[in-house]
Amino acid sequence: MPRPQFDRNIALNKSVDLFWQQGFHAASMQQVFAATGLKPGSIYHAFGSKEGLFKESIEHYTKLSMAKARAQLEQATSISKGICELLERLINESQNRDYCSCLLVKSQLELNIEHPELNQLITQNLQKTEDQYAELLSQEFDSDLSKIYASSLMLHIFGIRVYGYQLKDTSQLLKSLRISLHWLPWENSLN
Amino acid sequence: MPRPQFDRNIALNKSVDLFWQQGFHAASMQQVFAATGLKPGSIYHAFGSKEGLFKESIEHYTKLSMAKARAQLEQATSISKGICELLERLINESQNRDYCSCLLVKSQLELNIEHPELNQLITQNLQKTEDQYAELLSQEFDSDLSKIYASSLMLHIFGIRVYGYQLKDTSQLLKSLRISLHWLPWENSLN
DNA sequence: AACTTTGTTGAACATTTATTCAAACTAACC
DNA sequence: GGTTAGTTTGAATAAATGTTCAACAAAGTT
Repeated sequence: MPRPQFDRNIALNKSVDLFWQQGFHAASMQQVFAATGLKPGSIYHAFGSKEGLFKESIEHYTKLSMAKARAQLEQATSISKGICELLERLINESQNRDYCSCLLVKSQLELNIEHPELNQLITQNLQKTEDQYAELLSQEFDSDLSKIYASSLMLHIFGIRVYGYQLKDTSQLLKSLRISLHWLPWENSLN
Repeated sequence: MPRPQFDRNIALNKSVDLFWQQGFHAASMQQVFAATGLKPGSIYHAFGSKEGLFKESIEHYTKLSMAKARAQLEQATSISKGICELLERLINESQNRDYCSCLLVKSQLELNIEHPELNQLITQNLQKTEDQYAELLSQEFDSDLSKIYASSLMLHIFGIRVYGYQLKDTSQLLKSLRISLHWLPWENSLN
C-alpha cells in the first residue's frame, strides 16, 4: 500500500457538520474541500460523488446519534426515566443559537422523491432509531406497548426537532410533554 | 397602465407547488419560468429575486393553509371534534404517493441562519397558525388552557408532518394520538 | 395621433456548480 | 533499488445557476 489514506472518520465528521448545518443542496463540494482540507480528487476517489459522501455522512451521523441516545437511556436509573432526561436534553439543545435540528429529520424533508435512494436510506435509519427505542423500552414494558410508546416517542421527538426553532420559553413545551407523554415518570416540580 | 399584468395568484400558486415539492434551494428559477409560463424579466420585475418570490409564496401558502384549517374546525360539531378530523386528514394525506409534508415545516428546517429574514418570516407564519388554533380552542377552553393545547397541537402536527414519510400503517399512529392527545373527543372505535 | 408609462421579452452575463483526469507522488513489495 | 500499485493533486470542464437589461409593445393621457 502506498501513501496512507486520509482519516475517513475525521472527513466524515466534518462532512456531517456541513450537511447538518446547510442541508444537502446548500452544502457545496467546495465547502467540503475547505472543511476537510482535502482536494476534489481525494474526496471523489474515496466517496464517488456528493451523493456518496452524503450517504456515508448519514450512516455516520446515525451511528453517533443512536449511541448517544442508548448511553443516556442506559445510564439512567430506568429507561423511562432516561427518556425524560433525553427529551429535556433535546429541548435544551434547541435553545442553542446554532441549533440545527436533526440531520435525519432535515434530510427526510429536504430530499423528495427525485432522490429515492437517499430517501430510503434516511427512512431506514430513522426506523433503526425507533427500533432501538422499542428495544430499550421493552426492558420495562411488554413488547406491543414498547412499540406504541417508541412510535409515540418518535412523533414527539420529531415535533421537538421542528418546534425547537419556534421556542422562546421551554417551560410551556415541557408542560405539554408532561400532559401528552403521561406514561413517563416525570419529576414533580412546583412551578 | 400598459399591457395587463399577469395573474399574480396563478403565478404564486405554481410557485408554491414548486417550492413545496422541491424546497427553496432545489427549486430553480428555470423551473419557475417553466411552471408559470413567464419569462425571467416578468418574474424579476414582479418579485425582485428568488428570495422575494419565495417570501410571497410563503405568505400565500400560509393564507390558504390557515383558511383550510379554520374552515375544517368551524364546520365541525365542535372545535375539538374538528381537530380530531383535521389530524385524521393530515395522517391520511401523508399516505399519498406525492406527499411532501408542509411548506412551512420544510422551509423552517431547510433555511438556516444564513437566511435570517426568511427564517423570521417562517417563524412568524407558524406562530400565526398556532395563534389561530389557540383562538379557536378558546371557544371551548379557557384562555390559558387553549394556549397550552394549541402548543401541544402544533408539536403533534409537526411530528405528523415528519412521521408521515415513515408511515406504512396509520392505525398505530392514530392509537398514539389517542393516548397523547387524550383531551380530544375521539370517536370510539372497536379495532 | 403623438407621447408617456409600464409590464414583457429573451438573449446574454458572470458565477458557481459537481465532476474529471493526467500527472505527480509515496509507501510497500520483490 | 527498481518496480508497482494505490493516493493525492489541482487545474480544467461542461453544465447550470440567479440575474440583468436594452429593445419592445400595449394601455392611459393629453
